[in-house]
Amino acid sequence: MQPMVEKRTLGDQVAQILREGILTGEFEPGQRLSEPDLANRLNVSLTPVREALGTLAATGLIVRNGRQGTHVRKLDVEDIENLLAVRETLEVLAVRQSIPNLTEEDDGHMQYLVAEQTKATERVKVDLHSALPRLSALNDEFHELILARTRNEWLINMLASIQDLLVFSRSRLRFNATLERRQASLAEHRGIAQALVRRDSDGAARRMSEHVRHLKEHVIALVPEVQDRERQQVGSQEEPR
Amino acid sequence: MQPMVEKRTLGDQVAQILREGILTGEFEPGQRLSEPDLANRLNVSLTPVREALGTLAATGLIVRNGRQGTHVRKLDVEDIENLLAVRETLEVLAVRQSIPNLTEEDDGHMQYLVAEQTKATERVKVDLHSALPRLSALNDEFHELILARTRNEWLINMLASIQDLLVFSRSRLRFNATLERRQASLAEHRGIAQALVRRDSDGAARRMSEHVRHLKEHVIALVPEVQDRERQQVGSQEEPR
DNA sequence: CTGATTTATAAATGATAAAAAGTAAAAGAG
DNA sequence: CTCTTTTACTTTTTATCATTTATAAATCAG
Repeated sequence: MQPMVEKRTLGDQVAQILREGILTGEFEPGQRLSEPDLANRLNVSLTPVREALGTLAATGLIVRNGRQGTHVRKLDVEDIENLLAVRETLEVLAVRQSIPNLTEEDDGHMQYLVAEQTKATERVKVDLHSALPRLSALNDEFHELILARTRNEWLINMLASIQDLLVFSRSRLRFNATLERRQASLAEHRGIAQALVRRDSDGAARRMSEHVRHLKEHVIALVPEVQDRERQQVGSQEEPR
Repeated sequence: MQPMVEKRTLGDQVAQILREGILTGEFEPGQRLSEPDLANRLNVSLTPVREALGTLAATGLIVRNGRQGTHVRKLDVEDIENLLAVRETLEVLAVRQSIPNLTEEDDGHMQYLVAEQTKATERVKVDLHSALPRLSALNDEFHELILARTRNEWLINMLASIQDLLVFSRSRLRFNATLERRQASLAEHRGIAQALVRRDSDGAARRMSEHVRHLKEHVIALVPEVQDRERQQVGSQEEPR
């Protein structure tokens, strides 16, 4: 009963570990990823590490510069804005392509997700610690449900890789949605779900477009705040007397 | 006198060779790509071949199925339709994002390209052999100019990989635009260019959307014809007596 | 004496070759 | 004819080698 052979190749496993490490912030942006170092830490040879770095470089999470080494990607505000612009247009395409494939079961699932998100958004006020991950998971599941119904493999892959890059930047920017943003996001999800249940393609597309655009504006608006915070840290050192 | 050290890594060179080989139809869809075989043919070791296969798999040109080997991707009608749907929405985003960065020099360049395309489209009637590649190059340059002006690295990369997959399918389907399609394409390019010169974002977006959608419909309509042709070939082998 | 430039050494990546593990196909036995 | 076993071929991993780059030290010039 031991088989349970690892279907995935070693390189894929390493890629997954590295991806999670980058996403959780264990590896910081700009940090150099030494191949022998990683090979030692993971107790594997150089080749699977190389393989993993190759696949991660393909999605853009890391950059390989020949013999100058490979580094974790640094995403600046412009990158995030560009990525979210692409995500907006692709998510709009997703809702449009999903509609012909939606079933009544999907309708129920979407309404369930919105209902759960409503509860979780309320619960955030009293039990932030447990409600926040729940909220994040519900949000992901909502978008992934729509995405899966497109049956467009290429669209699914592209949005998945974009999402990787964005949660990466989110963890780095210590992005936390405000209460207002959370409630707005809930309302927008509800609007999208209602339009989808109505099979209202244009309405769902417009709402999804606004949804992602609002998210973008919120994230972008947060970035200078982060810069301010860092500037204050620097300022505290050279405090004016 | 051979300094001219190859900056690019061997793996990248192999990837480029393989990509061109697939795009030109030297390697047919579904064909198995044996790593030792490729290594022998290119006089390199297994590692760069492996590296190249990894990067090509990331863009979707080939599929790697564990120890079952790696094969050239087979694109069916659904794939082409899905890819062109994604391309449509991304090209629309491209025109919108390019407008703020367009210069008067770009206006002149676009008008030059359209003028050249007009001449080439006329010349196709008398000198098809030389005008056809020219037409293809002009078409590519037109889209690439707009794309470059977006200054959106992510958008550029995604559209480039999609374009790879599409010219691949185009060569495989022996896709040849009809005369009507070529003239329509020229008119559409002219309309897009005029809207861009006017800095008319909505107009350019609408025209680009229609442009790619028309291309999609034209390509899709051609596919059954290809299937018929193949059916005839099979029929000639098992000829009824 | 200080600063810059060059050289040498060390470390990391790129590549090769060889071994290890697994899959599919073919051959042989029941 | 079918099931099992073996064989041959494939990818995957490990280990080794070579090439390049970066860093540091030493020497020379100012």
